[in-house]
This record gives sequence, structure tokens and C-alpha cells, in this order.
Amino acid sequence: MTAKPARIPRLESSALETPNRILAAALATFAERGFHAASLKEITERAGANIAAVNYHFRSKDELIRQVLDRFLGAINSERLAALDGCEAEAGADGPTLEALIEALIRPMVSLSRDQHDGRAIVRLLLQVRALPRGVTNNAVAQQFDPVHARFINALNRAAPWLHREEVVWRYDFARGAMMHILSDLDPGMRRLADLSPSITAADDETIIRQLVAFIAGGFRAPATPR
Amino acid sequence: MTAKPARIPRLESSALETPNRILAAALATFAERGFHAASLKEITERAGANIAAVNYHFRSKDELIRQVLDRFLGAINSERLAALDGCEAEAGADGPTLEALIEALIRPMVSLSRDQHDGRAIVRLLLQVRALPRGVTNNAVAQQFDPVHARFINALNRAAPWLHREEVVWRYDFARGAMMHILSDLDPGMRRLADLSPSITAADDETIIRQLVAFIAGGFRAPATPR
DNA sequence: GTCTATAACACGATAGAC
DNA sequence: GTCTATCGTGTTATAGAC
Repeated sequence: MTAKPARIPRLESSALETPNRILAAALATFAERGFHAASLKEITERAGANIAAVNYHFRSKDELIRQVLDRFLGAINSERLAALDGCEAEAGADGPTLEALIEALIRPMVSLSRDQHDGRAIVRLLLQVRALPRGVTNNAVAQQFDPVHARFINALNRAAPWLHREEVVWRYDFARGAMMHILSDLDPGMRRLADLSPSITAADDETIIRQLVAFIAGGFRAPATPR
Repeated sequence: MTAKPARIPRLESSALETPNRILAAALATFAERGFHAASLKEITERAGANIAAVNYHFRSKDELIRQVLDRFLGAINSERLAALDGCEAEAGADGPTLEALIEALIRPMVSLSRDQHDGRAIVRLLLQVRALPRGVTNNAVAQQFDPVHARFINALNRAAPWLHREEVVWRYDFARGAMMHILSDLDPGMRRLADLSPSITAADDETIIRQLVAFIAGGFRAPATPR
């Protein structure tokens, strides 16, 4: 048996990081063209990798999709949970206020979707998952979001004791819808629909958050529905 | 010049209605697979037409997309405008209440998206347009919706005089987001995300509308944002 | 107006050299 | 781990017979 040549520990990070570059390129391309229309050719070219690299590092295009969702959705949700932990720690025995909870829910997504390069991409991906339900994407998103939803619903249930738990779930869903909708309106590719009011198109993060919190808190404060 | 043979008025409606059957099949297929992944082959097969029929009756796939959007979005919006006319006629000199306006906005979309076969398809198409902005689809949707938005914003502005017009626009946008989001959660292909609360999944139209109206009206009644 | 046939090309996946 | 080459299949669009 011949001795193998001693393995030199890799210093060239480029090799090890090829999968990361592919993930980043895939995020951008999926967001621009959609999961289906985005081709592995374009993704690998953007990543500076060979077209066969996707099948080597990930098993298939579907696996790449799953890993993109896992990686980039995880980031927002850990921020949201950290914000929730933070406002629960600050709050007294009664728990956080409605406004504090709503802000913990929406601020990470709003600011991510605006100052980070990948932010708008993530919003588009989430909308794609809803617009074109598929097993792969539904499962990846649900796995990332379900624990977050459960914690926020519990906290909101405490902060809005005049509502039954079911009604909290309805309103929590409405809140997320309001947020996702305005974020997609503020997407430059979508501007056409927000043109009704230029002051919205030009709004900064804090204005968006203030408007969202006011509306959502008002929605939660509405009296419980009869029956 | 030789006389043309007298033209017999067409009795076989099948020939004249091929474009209609293609439009219906296209709506369903676009909703299931997305604008890009939906192939003309599948669409024409569903319509019982030949694959070349799309290029004969419509110029291209993009033209087919535009005509599908024009045709099916027009239906909802005329219903919404009719509902708005109706509640403005009933109301006194002060104009309709907030709740009446909100219901005029959401009821047509909610009930269409549930009892009609094409309803869920239209919701998915609208989400697709937001998730993957493209010139063709953006323009078609904007052209259909802009006049409706303008009228509702004016009416809501009257019914919520404690808000500046800009703030009405924000909240109008949030309202539509809440509606679209819950409708997509109730899409059977999407169930996974609404599993948090089985009572939501099983809700009927009136419950959905009642919950939406309560939340949105609460959101509009929230005090104006400082500044 | 409907059909068949085909042109012209893009895709994901993989085998095998390096 | 990276590359080239290729297989098999899918796509839109169109030309031309009926």
C-alpha cells in the first residue's frame, strides 16, 4: 500500500466556499426569474462556478431550492425570536405590550428587506412560495416559520386577552399579510402599483414600521367578533 | 371578379369558442404551474384544441397571458365597483360607513375566490404577479386595478376624516394585503401554513369576511400617526 | 380554422477525463 | 473539486397541407 501524499490543509477558501457562492447566486436568480425559470446555467455563471457544480455540491435543483430557503429564512426568524426574547425580558409581569410585540414581528423583516442586498430577494421568494404552492417549498417554509408563529401567537394572546385564541390567529395572519403586501409594493420591480402615492414609494424604514404598527395594533384592539 | 359562395352563419359554436376555451384552460394552468412553467401544449390539450391554436388566435404566449389577466380581473373589479356604487347610493349625505366600504372591497374577492371554480386561480395569479414582477403582467394588473383603487381611496378618505389622504393609502394597502394573505392561506395547496388553527381552515365565507372587516376597520380607526 | 411536422433552442442531469 | 461533452426531454413558434 503506497503512502498517500500528506494533505495540505486548504488555504484557498475559494474551493470550500463554492457552495456558498452558489447559494447566494441562486437566491438572487430565483428572486429575479422564479424557481422554475431560473436556470442552473445562469446561477453557476453568476457564482463563477462550473455548471456541473450544482449537481456535485447539491443533489439537484430541488435540493438547492430547499437549502436556499433554509439558509436565508433562518436569518430573519432568529432575529425575530431574539427581538421577542428581548421585549419579553424588558417587560414586567404582564408581558410586553401589543405594540412591542408587533414591532418585534415586523421590524426584522422590514429592515432586512430594505437595507440588505438579499432582502428584497427573500420577500419575493416568500411570495413565490404562496403564489405557486409546491411540496418542496411549502415544507421548507413551514419548517422555518411554524415555531416562530407559535411563539408570537402565544405572546399576542397574552397581550390581547379580550380575544379568543382563534381570533388572535386570524389577526396575526392579517398582520403578516399587511406587512408582506406593503413590502412587495415597495419592491422597485413592482413600483407601478404603488404609484398612487409617491410619498409611500419614498418612505424610509421607520415610517413603514410606524404605519404598520399603528394599523395592526388598531386591528388587534378592535372588539372581539360576535359568537 | 367571381362571386364568393354565400357565407352560412356559423352554427357550430365550438369553432368560435375555441379562444374562450383556451382562455379558461390557460387560467387554470397558469395558476397551477405558473406563467413560465405552464406550457402551451398542456393548455391547448386541456382546451381540446390544437397546439398551434394559441399562435393563431393569440399572437404569442405573452399576449395570451395579458388577455387572461384582462378578462378575469375585469370580473372582480366590476363587482367591486358595483358594490361601491350600491353602498354609496344607500348611504346618506355623510357617505357610507367604514365597514360598508371595507365590505364592498373584500366581499367580491373573498366569495369569488371560494365558490367559483376559477376563484382560487385568480388569487394565485395576482400573487404571481407580485412575486415575479414582469412588464406584461404588471401593466395588465395595474390597468385593471388603478381606477378601482382610486375610487376606494377617495371613499375611504371621506369615511375616515381623521386621517390624511396619504395615511388612507397606507391603510388601504394593508387592508388588501390582509385579504390576499388569508385567501392564499385558505388555498388547499397551501394548507400547510394554516394548520396552526383548524378552525380557520374550515371557516366559511361569512366568517372570513367578518374577521377581515373587524380587523381592517380597527386598523383604520387607529389614531393618525404623529407628524 | 384546424392540423402535422419540424425548426431552433434551452433545460436538468450525468458520465468520465483531469 | 472542477471541467467538457452529451443524453434525453422539454419548450415556443412557424411553415404548409387540408
